[in-house]
Amino acid sequence: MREFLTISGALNRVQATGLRAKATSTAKANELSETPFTLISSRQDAESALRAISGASILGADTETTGLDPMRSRVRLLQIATPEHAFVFDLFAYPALDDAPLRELLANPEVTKIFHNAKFDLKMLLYHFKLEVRGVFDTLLASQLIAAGRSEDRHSLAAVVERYLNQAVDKSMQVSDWSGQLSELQYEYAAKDAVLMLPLREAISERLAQLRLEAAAQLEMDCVLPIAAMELAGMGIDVKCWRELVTNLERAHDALSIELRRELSSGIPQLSLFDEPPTINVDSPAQVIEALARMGIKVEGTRSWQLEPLAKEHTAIARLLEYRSVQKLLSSYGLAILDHIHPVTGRIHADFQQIGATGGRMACSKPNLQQVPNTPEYRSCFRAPAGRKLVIADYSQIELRILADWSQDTALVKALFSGEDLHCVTASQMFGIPLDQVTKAQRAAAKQLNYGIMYGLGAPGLAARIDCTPEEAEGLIRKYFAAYSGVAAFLRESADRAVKQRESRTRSGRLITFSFDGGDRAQVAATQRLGKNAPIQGSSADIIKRALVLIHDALKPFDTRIINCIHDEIVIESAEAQAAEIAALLDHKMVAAAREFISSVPVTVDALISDAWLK
DNA sequence: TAGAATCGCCAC
DNA sequence: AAACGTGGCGATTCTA
Repeated sequence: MREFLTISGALNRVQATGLRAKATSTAKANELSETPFTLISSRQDAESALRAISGASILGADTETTGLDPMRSRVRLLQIATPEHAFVFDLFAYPALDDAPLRELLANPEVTKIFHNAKFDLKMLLYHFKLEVRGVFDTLLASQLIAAGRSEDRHSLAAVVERYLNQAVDKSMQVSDWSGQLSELQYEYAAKDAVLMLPLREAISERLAQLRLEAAAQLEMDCVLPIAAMELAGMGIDVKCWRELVTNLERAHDALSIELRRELSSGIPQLSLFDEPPTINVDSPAQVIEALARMGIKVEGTRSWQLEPLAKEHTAIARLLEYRSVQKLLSSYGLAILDHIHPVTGRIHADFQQIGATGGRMACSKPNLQQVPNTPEYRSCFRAPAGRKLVIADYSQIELRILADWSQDTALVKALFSGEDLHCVTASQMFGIPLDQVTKAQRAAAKQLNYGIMYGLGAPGLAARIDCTPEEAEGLIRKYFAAYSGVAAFLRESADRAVKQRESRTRSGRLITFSFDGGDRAQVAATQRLGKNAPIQGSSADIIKRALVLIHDALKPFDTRIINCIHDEIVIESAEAQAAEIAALLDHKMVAAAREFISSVPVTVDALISDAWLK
């Protein structure tokens, strides 16, 4: 067993144990560098290390890996720190993660393991050692929760250590080569990162408690493992199907492009019939505006909502809109997505940012599997492999149900209990007419209001969407709030609170803070809209995250994995024979998750079994 | 010439 | 969109 005393090796261990939150930052810095560590490279080392660790209920933890991709790199070091001592397991020297005691320690939810960005380490440990780490405390997620939407706060380990411990951290070794012979400095660096987690958690936990964020934090910590597993599982894509789709789109794109250039050039005299179409770049809004001006069409911009009203009048504009939609699909969802197919698994392993939006929603990138066009052509390319099925489940109108539960609006609650088409019920309540007399236009208006009202939709916005005058829209909004006066009061209070207290909370207690110039009317109005929307959108995120946790745990006995999560929808891939059982389980767990946050209105989940990602 | 800003649009 | 919220991302255009 190799014993190391870092930097000031002369100091004894009694001194080194003194990791106390109340210590000054300077003292802390010294103490950190004094915590001794032991390199574990044999069975005997591991056994004695486990004896030393086993009494602790909170451990600093970290891993060093030979790369960032779990499927193409290996875990070299596992570092575990108690306040007294750190242990660096060199897994190349001795495979300690094959030993039951260490596995049990990591899997034990009663023993807290503190990581920074635990998703990374959990993926590595899950992939290489089939080990589900529980009892996670993630200082990255905690820091994001505390930031509560302040985008200026950074959350790298260095930034967080600086903020909470007022201490600089050396990350120079992070990208060093962890695959060969390691230097003493590398071991020391590795040990330090784990040791650092302990005081960092103390400082962060104190802050979480001050802000009453413990429950929200627990929800997030529980969610790391399901999300790590989801990323590892990845989503299968039918490459041939996708290529065909892209080829068809390219054909349409090329034809539309030529036609469009011709139509947009009607103001330019063409020298001869055999000339190439003019070299106008139809992807350039500036050039399109110029071309339209030559044709006598004046537009402020070329966004679809600006062009839409003119499309009936001018075929060139209709063509432009058509071209745009194809161009968008091609550029954003073209062959580029195939670059994300993993060479080892043949699947797409997107990157989910657990706290991606200020309200707590997840975000997804590389590629963004939350924005695949919702058309059969696209979605049918995401298919279950042979012998397997996709089980797709989504909440029905979850945000409206949160709004109803939160506001306790009698009419909205009743409408949700009725089980009737909600937009029809809303229309009937707005216009004071029986359900069967609701017209298409009335239902459309009610639908827009149901969807838009909690985002702070105003009369001009509604008018633009349902093709009526702002005055008429104003009247419709009045009718809506007359029918749902509890919703009106709730949203007003939410908006006021956001402006006055500069913060809101979701149902889990997640905090969202607002910074704005109170003297700026536009900024106040924007904050009011956020005050209405953020708690509801964020509570929806609370619910789906809770659902991920319940489902991940419940799925354990099955040959099944969560493969995507799109705000109110969860996609699972399962063995064909189990699909029906899984669908029922999904439904049950998603309802149970929602029940933890909303209890006074029904919650409905639509679950279906399919070969592809199709509804 | 690389990165930032802008425009535009997909998802929920 | 002096505007209904949250994101990611691609092409063009601007900037240092």
